Amino acid sequence: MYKLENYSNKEITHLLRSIAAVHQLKGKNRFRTIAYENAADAVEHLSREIKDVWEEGKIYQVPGIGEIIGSSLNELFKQGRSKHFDSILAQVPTPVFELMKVRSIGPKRAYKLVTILGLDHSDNIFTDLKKAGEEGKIAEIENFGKKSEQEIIAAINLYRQRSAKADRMPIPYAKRIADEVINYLKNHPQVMRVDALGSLRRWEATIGDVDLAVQVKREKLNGKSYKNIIDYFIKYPKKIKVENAGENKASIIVSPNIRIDLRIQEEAGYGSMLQYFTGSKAHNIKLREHALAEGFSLNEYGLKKIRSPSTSLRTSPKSPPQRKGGDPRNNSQIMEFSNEHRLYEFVDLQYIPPEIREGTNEIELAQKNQIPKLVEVADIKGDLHVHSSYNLQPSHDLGENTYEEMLKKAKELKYQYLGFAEHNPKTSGLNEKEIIEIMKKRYLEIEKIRDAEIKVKCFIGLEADILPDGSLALPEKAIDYVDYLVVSVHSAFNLNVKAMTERVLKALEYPKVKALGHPTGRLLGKREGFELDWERIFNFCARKNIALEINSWPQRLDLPDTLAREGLRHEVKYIINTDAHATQEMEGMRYGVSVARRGWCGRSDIINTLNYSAFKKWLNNKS
DNA sequence: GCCGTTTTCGGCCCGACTGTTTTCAGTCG
Repeated sequence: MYKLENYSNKEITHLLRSIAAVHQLKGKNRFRTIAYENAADAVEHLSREIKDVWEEGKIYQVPGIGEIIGSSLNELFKQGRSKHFDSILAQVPTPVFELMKVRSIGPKRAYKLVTILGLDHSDNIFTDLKKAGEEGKIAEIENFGKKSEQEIIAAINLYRQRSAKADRMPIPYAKRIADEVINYLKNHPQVMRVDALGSLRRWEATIGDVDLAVQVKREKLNGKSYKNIIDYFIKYPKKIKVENAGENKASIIVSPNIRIDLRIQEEAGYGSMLQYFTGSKAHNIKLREHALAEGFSLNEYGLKKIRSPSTSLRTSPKSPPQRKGGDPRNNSQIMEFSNEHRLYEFVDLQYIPPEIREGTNEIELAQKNQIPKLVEVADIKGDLHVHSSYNLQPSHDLGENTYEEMLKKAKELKYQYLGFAEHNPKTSGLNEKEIIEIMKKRYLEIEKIRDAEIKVKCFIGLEADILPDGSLALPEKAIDYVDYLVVSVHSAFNLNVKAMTERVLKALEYPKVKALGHPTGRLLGKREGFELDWERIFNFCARKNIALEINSWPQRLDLPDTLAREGLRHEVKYIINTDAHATQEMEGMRYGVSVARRGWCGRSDIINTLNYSAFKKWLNNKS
C-alpha cells in the first residue's frame, strides 16, 4: 500500500497516476483513466502546494479535480487514507506503482514485469528487477527483447541518480542550459531560427526539461527529412545520452541529467509548431477541443477541416473558407500557420500570451475577448527592494554595491526611481538608541545623494523583520528615518495559519509599511512557503493600501502566480521587486514580471508602474 | 471521472518514436 510522507504535489501526482494506471490495466472505462491523468497533470503543474489549496477550501477550483477525486483527497488529507483510493490501488501489486516512476516503464510494462517475474511482494523492486534483467529474464518475456532489457536496466540506473537530486530547475539555470544548446544549433548552416518553448516560454517558476524548436528553410534541405539537423543535434558535445532521434524530433540528455527536446519545422508551419510546443498540455487539449467545435482538427502542423461545426444549434456558422488570416494551403488539406497570432485568430480566439496558457479559463475568456493586456518589463518604473553595501549592521546579508552604483544601474534600466531597502540593523548587540542613530546617519547619507542624481530619484526604505509576535525588529522612533517599510518574515516559519496570519497583520499595522515582502517565504526546491489566511491578507492590504510584493529572486518568485491571480479578485495591488544584493541582480526584474503575467496582472495592478510623482503620492497615502 | 455561451447527459486531443513486430502496442509529451 502507498505511503505518503509529506503530501507534496509530487506524491499526490504519483498517487493519482497510480490510480489512473489501475483503471487502465483493468481496462473498463478509458475516460476514467484519462480523468485521473488529467488530475495528476493539474497537481503536478500547480504553482502552489495542493495541500495548501485544499486547506483554503479551494481544491475544487483546480481544473480536473471534481467531486470524487476532490472528496477522496479531502479524506486523505484529513485522515491520512482514502477508502476509495485504497480500494482501487489494492487491485494491483504495489511494486507496479514504484516501477512506473522509471522512464520508459508505463503501467502495462510495469504490471507485466512485476507479475511475470513474481515480484509482487518485492521490497526492493529496482534492485530485484535489475537483477532479473542482468540474468536475461526480462528479454524472455513476450513483447520484450534484448534491447528492452538493456533499456530498462539503464533507465533504473538513471532514475536512481536522478531521484537523488532536485528534479526541477530554477529558470535562470534552465535558460543558461538552453542558450548553450541554442548557440550550438545556430552554428548549423540550415538553421534559421531557434526558440526555447515549453515551460521556459511560459516562464513557469521551475523548469522540468528544455523544449527547443528549430526553424529551417526547405530549399536548403535535400528532400523533406530533417535528418541532418537531427544528426547534428544528437552530437551536441555535452550530451550524455540520446533518448530518441527520428525524422522530426529528437531528445537528448545533457550533463548533469537534463532532457532537451527538439522539434523541427519550416517557416510556413512554424507558428503551429510554436503553439504546439509551448503548451501547456492542458491548454493544448482545450484549444484542440475548441478547434473541434469549430470544425477543425488541430495538431502541431496546422488545422485540418473535418466537418462543419458539429453544433446544429449554432446560429451564425461562419463558413471557414471565408476566414481571413491563417495561411491556407488548401491543396494539401492542412492549413499551415507561419504565425501564432493568426492561428488563434483563425479559430476565433483573442491571442493568448504564453504565460497564461495553463488550461484554466483562458480559452473561454479569449472567446469573449476578455484576455487582459498583461504588464511588461518596460512598464516598470522603479525597484523598491534592493540591498546596498551601506553597512547599517544589518540582521541579514548586506549588498555588494554602493548607493551610487545602484542608482547608476537604475538609470541604465530606465527607472524613474529606486528604493533602498537594506535589512534592519541587528537587534542583538545594539541598543535602541544606537539603532536609531544608525538609521539617522543612513538617512542623512542618502539625503546627500537624493537629488544629486538627476534622472533617478531615490526613496529611503528598509526591509524590517517581522518577529514571531508580529512586532517589527525596529524601534518605532527609527521609522522616522525612512520613507517606507517593506516587512518580511525571516524566522519562525512553522507557526500555524492563524498565528501566522495574526503575526503578519499586526506587522502591517505599523506606520509607513507599504509592502509585505516575499509573502509566503518559500524557497523553491528547499522550503515550502508558510500558510496564511489569504482572504484576510488580501482584504486587509486592499483596504489599507499596502502592496503585496512579487519578489523576482528566482528561488522565491513569491507571491506565487496562482495567488497573485486570486488576489486580483480582492483588488490587491502588487509591487514587483528584485531583492537585488548587487547591481547585476537588478536585471532580474523580468522574473517577477513573469510571475505577475502568469497571475494575469495588467499594468494597473502593479504599483511600481506608476510614474515618480504618482508613486510618491501612493507611498505617502496610508489610509 | 470531469465538464458545460449547446449540454446535468454524452461527449472526451493528437502525433512521434521505439522495439518487437509483418501491422502494432507501449510510452511519452
